[in-house]
Amino acid sequence: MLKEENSNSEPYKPSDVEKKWQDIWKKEDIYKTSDSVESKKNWYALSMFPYPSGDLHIGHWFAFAPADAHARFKRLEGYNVMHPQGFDAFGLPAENAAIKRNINPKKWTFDNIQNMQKQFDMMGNSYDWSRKLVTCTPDYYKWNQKFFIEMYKNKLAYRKNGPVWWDPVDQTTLANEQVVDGKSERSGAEVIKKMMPQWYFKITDYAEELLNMDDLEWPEKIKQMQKNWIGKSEGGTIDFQIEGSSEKISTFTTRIDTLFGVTFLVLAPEHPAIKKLNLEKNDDVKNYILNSQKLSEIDRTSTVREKTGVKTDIYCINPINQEKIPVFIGDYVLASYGTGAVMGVPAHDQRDFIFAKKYNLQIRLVISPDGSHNIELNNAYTDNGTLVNSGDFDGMNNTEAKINIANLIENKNVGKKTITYHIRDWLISRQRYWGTPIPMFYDENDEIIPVDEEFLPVVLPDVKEFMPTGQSPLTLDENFLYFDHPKFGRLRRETDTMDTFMDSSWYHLRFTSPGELDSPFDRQKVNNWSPVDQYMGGAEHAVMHLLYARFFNKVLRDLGYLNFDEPYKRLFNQGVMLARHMKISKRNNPLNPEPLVKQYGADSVRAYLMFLGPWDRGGDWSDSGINGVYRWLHRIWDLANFKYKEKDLDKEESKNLIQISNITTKNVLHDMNNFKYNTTIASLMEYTNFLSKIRSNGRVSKSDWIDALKRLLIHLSPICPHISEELWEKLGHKNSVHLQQNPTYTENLIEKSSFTLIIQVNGKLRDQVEMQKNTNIEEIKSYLNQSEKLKKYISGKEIIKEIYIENKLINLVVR
RNA sequence: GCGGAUGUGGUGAAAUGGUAGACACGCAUGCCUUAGGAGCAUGUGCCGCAAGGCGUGGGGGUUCGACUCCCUUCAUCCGCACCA
Repeated sequence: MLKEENSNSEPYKPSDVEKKWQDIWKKEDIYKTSDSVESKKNWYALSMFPYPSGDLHIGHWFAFAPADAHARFKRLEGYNVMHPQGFDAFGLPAENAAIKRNINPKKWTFDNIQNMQKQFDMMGNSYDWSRKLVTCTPDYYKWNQKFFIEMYKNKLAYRKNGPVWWDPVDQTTLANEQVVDGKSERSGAEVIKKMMPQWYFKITDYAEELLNMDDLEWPEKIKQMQKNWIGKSEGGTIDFQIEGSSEKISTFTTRIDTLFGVTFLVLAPEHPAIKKLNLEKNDDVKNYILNSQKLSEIDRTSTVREKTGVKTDIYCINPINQEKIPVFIGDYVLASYGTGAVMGVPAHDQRDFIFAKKYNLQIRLVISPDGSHNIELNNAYTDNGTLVNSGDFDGMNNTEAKINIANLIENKNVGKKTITYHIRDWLISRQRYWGTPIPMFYDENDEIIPVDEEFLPVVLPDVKEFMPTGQSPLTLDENFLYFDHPKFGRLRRETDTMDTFMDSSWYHLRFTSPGELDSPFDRQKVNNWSPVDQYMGGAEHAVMHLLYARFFNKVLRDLGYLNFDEPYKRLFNQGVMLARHMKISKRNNPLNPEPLVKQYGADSVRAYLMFLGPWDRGGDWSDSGINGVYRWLHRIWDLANFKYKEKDLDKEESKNLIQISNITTKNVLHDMNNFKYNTTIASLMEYTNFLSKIRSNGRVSKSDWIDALKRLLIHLSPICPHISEELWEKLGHKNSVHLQQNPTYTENLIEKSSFTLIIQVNGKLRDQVEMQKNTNIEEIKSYLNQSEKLKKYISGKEIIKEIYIENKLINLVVR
């Protein structure tokens, strides 16, 4: 290498460079964001804030470094960018550390936060730490409590005794969203059903609005997952009179058109009619119900399990044709969905079909594919068709029949059109310590009294005993437990704490005015910054955090806090970075970036993570290629330190340089805007390679050379903030590279005067030649005629067709 | 079972229906050395000495031309899962 020309340049030592600039950025506070800047638009770039588990692992780097590059890029585009960071600091690990190692959860959490903040800075991220928030501070969770009370007063928070999911390992209840495949999303333990009084948020009130995601620029996958989770289905409820009783059984169906085909009813084992009508006096029924209670939820909801049931002593009357039909109890019917009872239409529902076969029940065809009345069915026929065996409706197509039969039963007052949703209300209470205390009192009659606003926050007391007992540890704290209320006297406090998803449902709002003491946020500022322009984080939050946050936004809007409908306008999901084919996590599979940072520097680690592949793909971690980006940064270092000397100025070379510069910028701007960091870096590498090639020739003017370096460094700066800043300074700039604007490109400087003509024979490449643009076809043909390469493919053959795409290719079709 | 995504060299990966494999890793050969991040040069999809042929999971199709569009099938991953 040309070291002699590269006089007095220091070798690239990432650790020195990175430390130097991290200190300067901190001192000069260059990432501090004003609420507004004259002539700049605001851009709110937000990463899902982390749980303070102690150390940032490679998975964190993969989530946060590219997100930071996005924020930095938006600054270069001229936006006033807010890129805040905080800590989702309530939650079980702190408590478990307390139990296992006898460490105070608060201390554990804050030590971790301190450590992680330091590590974030070592990553070189451009966070405005003046906006930092920590959800376990009373300043923050006071507002959880305030919102909770307002929701209670508006009937959006309520307490109800009912069946709940219980995690036997973490010893707490869970929300539906936190149960995956019958297991706790957090602990992995198989959950069980318990009856307990718990607090809920009425997310079901917003089910319909939450379905509307038309204006969200989110990955379709996430939208689909939310839609599936909300699970809207339109149909009708139909009341079946019980024979010899005044009671009715309501069933929900989406196939009201099959009403004439009902040959039995099935009730969930928990259906209230069972107790009411004392059906358990029949021993078979009694035993069946007992058995179904013994089954775990996983078994009970397994789709491969055989459908079982037991016949009861009662019959119902089908309101449309007055037929008498038997009533069964079957544990494949879920009490929690619809009405907890289904009408059995074996001819047109596969589950009912199997059930009917097993119990020898009548299978009556009412929707016919071809209008014929008697078809031997081997399976349920679930497609559309013509009604048969359906009285006055015979001959009608079933879509039409749906409407007509629904109208008929509404008119006869034996049922109505209904919409059912899969989503359940959000169970918010947890029987654990490290969370926001639910701000409610109970009087001696167990009547609920919300904590008065003047007594907020209800501060989480320091306790000594955290062992999970199934009851909140707060129950053990007498001082906490009782409160002498000036008006109501001695009251007992609610001791459950809130689900930590409460904290993350509105933290993005708090970032806009984190210092507010008298309100959760400054309304003008929050409306000014919101919604978040670009939200970035993992897809694992699709139906938890992301759904809750949308719900919460709508609640706060309806309570008058906000004037917009959605919290996160754009969402990008990074892929999952695996290590040894397993998800990286502090608990199970840590992967420490520190040795890499030490050896190669944070810039190389950042660039490597972004170069690996598309950000939304993820993949299995391997550091085998990190040397490549490291070498690249060295080449850039050498380039910028190179003492450039003009020698034989050459117009063509200048033109080339300008063209390549413009192409590079065009690619970079496009790819950065689409989170395609890998191809951005590839373009910058090509640019670097080109500059390396021409640097000794001295054929371009010094000012063109310097311009090219500046362009390179600005483009590099979002990805590798430290080395670009250092070299920017070495080029003699006093202002930070991170306060610059993106270079521009001009389309007509990109255009070449020549092009490579692709010559194909029968669609296969056989020759190519450099041509001036817009060369006329005669000239091209004369080339074709004398081309040696083509001869053997066309001589003696008939050219039956020529496809000519100007300035691109010619394809000769020969026979 | 349903829904979605993905499938390209030894590896990570690129490619508005128009040169498949950009950019890197790795490897090979050579040069140079102030042993550093070494650097530089050349080569590197597969088969073949070559000419040439074959190549984007498999099979069909549309097209002058398909990684790209359509059908079908397989594999992997991710969601959901008795939703009535």
